[in-house]
Amino acid sequence: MTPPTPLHLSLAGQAVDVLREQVLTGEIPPGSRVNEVEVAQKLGISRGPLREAIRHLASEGLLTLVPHRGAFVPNADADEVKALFELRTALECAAAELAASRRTDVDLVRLHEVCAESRRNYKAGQPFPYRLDLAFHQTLLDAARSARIAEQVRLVQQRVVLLRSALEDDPPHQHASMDDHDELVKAIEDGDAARASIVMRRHLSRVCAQMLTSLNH
Amino acid sequence: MTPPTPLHLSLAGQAVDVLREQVLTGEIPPGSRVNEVEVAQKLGISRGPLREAIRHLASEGLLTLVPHRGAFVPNADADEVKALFELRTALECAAAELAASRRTDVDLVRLHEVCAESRRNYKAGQPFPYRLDLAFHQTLLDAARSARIAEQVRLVQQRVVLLRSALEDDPPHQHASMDDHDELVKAIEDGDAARASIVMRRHLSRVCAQMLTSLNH
DNA sequence: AAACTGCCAACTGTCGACAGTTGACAACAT
DNA sequence: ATGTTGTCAACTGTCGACAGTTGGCAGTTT
Repeated sequence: MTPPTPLHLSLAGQAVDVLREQVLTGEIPPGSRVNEVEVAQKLGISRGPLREAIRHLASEGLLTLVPHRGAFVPNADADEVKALFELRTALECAAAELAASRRTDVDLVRLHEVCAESRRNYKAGQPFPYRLDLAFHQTLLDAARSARIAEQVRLVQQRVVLLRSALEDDPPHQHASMDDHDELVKAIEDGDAARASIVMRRHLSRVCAQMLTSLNH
Repeated sequence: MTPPTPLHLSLAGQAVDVLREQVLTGEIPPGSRVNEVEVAQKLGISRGPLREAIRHLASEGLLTLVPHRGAFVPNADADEVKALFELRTALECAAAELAASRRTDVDLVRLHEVCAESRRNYKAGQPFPYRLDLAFHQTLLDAARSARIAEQVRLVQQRVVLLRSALEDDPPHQHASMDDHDELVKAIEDGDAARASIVMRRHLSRVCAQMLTSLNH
């Protein structure tokens, strides 16, 4: 009905959103190839916009390009996890420091709220949903007020989600994570940048270790 | 003579290299628009590969895309510089810490060599070439052995180069930079990650301030 | 003269088709 | 049976052309 999508978003842009969703949800499983003609037909668009979408996702790290072979969804890999968390630690520790020095009272309210909801869920017997973990880190990034760092973290987070299939719901780990979050909020509340950085590093180190053990079954 | 570039690199890949060079050298000045048909003809390729190259450079931050208007070379901007250095600081401080704990003796030799060459140039009356500054930071990144962080730093560095036109050759600043470099090497040599991070932060803070004052003429 | 309206050229977004490469399968030789 | 070689289908890389949008300019109105 919309020949070249006149308003709001190009076909390539829409394709990016659809593909990203399909990759992150595992609808397109890791290791599988993205056939250009097939997917283009499925999306009802031409190969041109689809190619641009594929390249875009590749630049985000959600696809790996092989010349003359096509685009593949990258597989989980221990070294990959380590390298990814090295980068994530660098970025989020810096974000934690910035948040400690820039946070407003509104930021604090939001951080406390996310932590409280996590506790409620946990005590209700439900597992600590990954959704709330993401929300916490996102709220912290908002408090850091560095759009550029936030954007980079988002890209890394995406890649973590991509191989998160290995993340088992381990209650002790979840409890430790919530404690870390609380401690982070406290450091940020006190404006203690150094401590916020240290706690964030320990937190991410724990999460990374958890993912690595999950990878080894 | 090479219709579809049979070996080694696609037309889009070549276009990326050529365009990146032209943007970084200022051959395509900041603020100017990249006309697809014009540039495509100049490069002797079609619009398809050129578009992919443009999108790729946009993902690197060297071009900004405006829907239905085209691609522009971004202009220098004080807020941009600050945000950029926030990110760069996060990454390079982490790299400095990693370098301090992972460096080999070979890494140390290389770092000392770059510093020594900087000193030689400086004492010979020549200005501290930006080339050697880049070489130092690159060598440090190699010592950190984190390909992913190194890649991110490369992207940020590129953007800094893009607006480096404002960087005047200020002798006191150059001297301070060389001192910072020496101090960094010392901390890395001692395996003192905390100190390496602190020195790097101070160094980048200085460079950032220098660029900001240069921007205000 | 200033503001508004309608047209127009230039450019981007998109499409379908062709050319070149890759990996695999089949036929053959050893 | 195993290794080698030739052939081929499938897919990516590339191209030229068409459609839609944007910003500007000329003509008109007040």
